Amino acid sequence: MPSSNRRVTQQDIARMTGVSQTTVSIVLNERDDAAVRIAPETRERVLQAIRRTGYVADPIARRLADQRNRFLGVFTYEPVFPAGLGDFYHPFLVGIEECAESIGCDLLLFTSAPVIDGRRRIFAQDNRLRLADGCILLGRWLDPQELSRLLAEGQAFVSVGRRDDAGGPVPYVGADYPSATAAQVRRAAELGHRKIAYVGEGTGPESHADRFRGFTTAAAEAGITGVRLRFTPNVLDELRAQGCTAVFVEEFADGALLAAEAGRRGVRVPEDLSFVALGDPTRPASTDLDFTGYRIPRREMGWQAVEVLSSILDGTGGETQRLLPCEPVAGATLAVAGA
Amino acid sequence: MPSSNRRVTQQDIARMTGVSQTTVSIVLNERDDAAVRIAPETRERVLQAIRRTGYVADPIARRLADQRNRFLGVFTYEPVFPAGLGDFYHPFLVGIEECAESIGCDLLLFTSAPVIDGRRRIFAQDNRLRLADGCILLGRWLDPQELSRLLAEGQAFVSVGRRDDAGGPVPYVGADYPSATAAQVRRAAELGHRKIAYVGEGTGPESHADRFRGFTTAAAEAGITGVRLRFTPNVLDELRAQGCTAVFVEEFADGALLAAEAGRRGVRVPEDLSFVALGDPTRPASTDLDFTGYRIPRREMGWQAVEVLSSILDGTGGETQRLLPCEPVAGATLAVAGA
DNA sequence: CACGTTTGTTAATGCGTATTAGCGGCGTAA
DNA sequence: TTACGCCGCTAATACGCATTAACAAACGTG
Repeated sequence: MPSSNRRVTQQDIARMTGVSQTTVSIVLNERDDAAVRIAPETRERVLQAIRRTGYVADPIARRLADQRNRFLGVFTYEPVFPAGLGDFYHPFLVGIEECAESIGCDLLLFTSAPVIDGRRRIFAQDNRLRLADGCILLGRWLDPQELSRLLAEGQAFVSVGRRDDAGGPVPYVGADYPSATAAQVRRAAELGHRKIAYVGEGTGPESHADRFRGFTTAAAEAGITGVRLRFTPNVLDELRAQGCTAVFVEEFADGALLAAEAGRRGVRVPEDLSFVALGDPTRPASTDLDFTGYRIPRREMGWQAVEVLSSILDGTGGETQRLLPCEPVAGATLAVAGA
Repeated sequence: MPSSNRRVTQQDIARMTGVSQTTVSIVLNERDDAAVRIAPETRERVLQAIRRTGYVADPIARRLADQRNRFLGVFTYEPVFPAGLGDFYHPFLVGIEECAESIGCDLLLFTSAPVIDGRRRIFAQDNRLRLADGCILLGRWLDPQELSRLLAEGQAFVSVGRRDDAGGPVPYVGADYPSATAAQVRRAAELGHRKIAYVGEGTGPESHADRFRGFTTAAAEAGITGVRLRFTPNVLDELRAQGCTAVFVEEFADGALLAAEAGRRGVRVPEDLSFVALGDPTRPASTDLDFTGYRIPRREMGWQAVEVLSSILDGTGGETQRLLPCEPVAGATLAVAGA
């Protein structure tokens, strides 16, 4: 047993058995093509030497040769290992990990991305994203400039969450907020609500704009009135003053706060005021209400993002922009108007 | 902007700037030795091209040539991003991430390790651990065979959690369960407990065996009786029948269940029965009791594991087996016996 | 017997990087 | 003028593997 300090290489095996390194490689990879083949006895001799030495191909050299690292990068604008238990991003990561595992890729975490001007940057000193074959981008908001540079440089990447064009179509796997929101608006209209409010920004990140678009369109189609209000200390007063009977909150946590405030003021939920939460909490929220709304298919989004990335890397064509449906949650905060 | 599909290489940069690949490599690695040097203006030209293209050295090639790529691998026997549960492993990962960042390394998660017979395997087809300079192994139980093979192959790795020898001493950073447990036993003895119980396996993973060892030794030294019981549906009856006044639970969650059961039966905690939790919950546990026990220094363990790994890689000698003290938690479930 | 064909193996090459030896050109001292 | 050293850079090579083109030998076939 040659127990030198060096690793055993194919060359070593070759010398032992009196064949060439090429032969060893072929035996190892079980290439039985018509093009190249090895006599059974030679093969056996090589295999024995391999077994005797416990040789295993060096994965590094192997990957250098086939031009692929089998790393997928994960860039997130928040810490990679989330602090809170109920972290919003966690399910995405679970999906990403599961799919990566299924296609035999490892995950490279860019935890060292520098924070400049209050947010993480992709392009700072050197572009670490290039370390991986391709990357998953995770975060509520991605800088359009950075996106367009990624596109221009021909980087393989997929965004989790829909993104507007940035000098070209951005590959993404997003949630279908417009449809999901519209469905809730229609439901409210069926329950007799005639004036409803959207509380939130309705602009900025695509996910906000999409919700608001679905809200506006559906309200118009249903022939009811939809207004938008910012989440401010006195937004409840405004809502009541304007005669809104249902409120659609962009942020779950805001909804929880608002509902709690309503309770304190003697406004009954949902009898006096209905609530619809447009998605899962992105920050910790405590409430004992069972909010009506919908769930973002986070795990599925993570999974499919890796799928899309993989297809891009393989050169397999296919749709690089996917919108996934949200699952409606019946809940108990949407009732007949003025019940 | 040459947006071919191929990765940009040092050769590309070299051609762009009219220098050799060697020069690019030298500039990149900031080699200012007397041996080889580059004129400031040439250097600047190269750097500009690098910035323009966003070039980053291929980690795989680098590792092949240099034997290093500044990646630390993280291998876990459970999913890295645990689905649903209250994440026992999270603090370890935070520590690992922090220390890795501080020494300028990226983390590579081996999500591609295949699951065979219900658990992840290190050695399956090819051993990807070698893709990183060294690895952190995380999990309650590590297969001794795999460990001994890692040792035999001279892999650089560190286990989070103490491990028995596996054909040689295993580098680890563990928690000092024996001491922490013994301290609690002594405290119980001081409070007048004469017969105490250890509920759990007390065997299997080193962390369990260590707890039980500390329990047994300390009980003997204190001159009190210690018995071991499995966590079964009627373990509470047994405890009471045997006249135990304090119970030391291996698993926090079991303790929570047990205490709840006690409450339902009218057994007061801690007046009639004291509880000591030997470590943090490894699975979700809900209780409104403030358990007496100790905390596992998880984040610190993660941090130090990276530290030890780093010293191994540097060839800097030093202790490769570290036991960290657990922090005692006073809590409110350990009282005077028969109070 | 000249000429394809199949079979088993190998030499050569490329993957992208780091390192080492060395090469011209220039300046300075002998 | 020669000798020597220094500066700025490059050619060559290694790392371990996979792949391709090619080659020698054996084997028909006409």
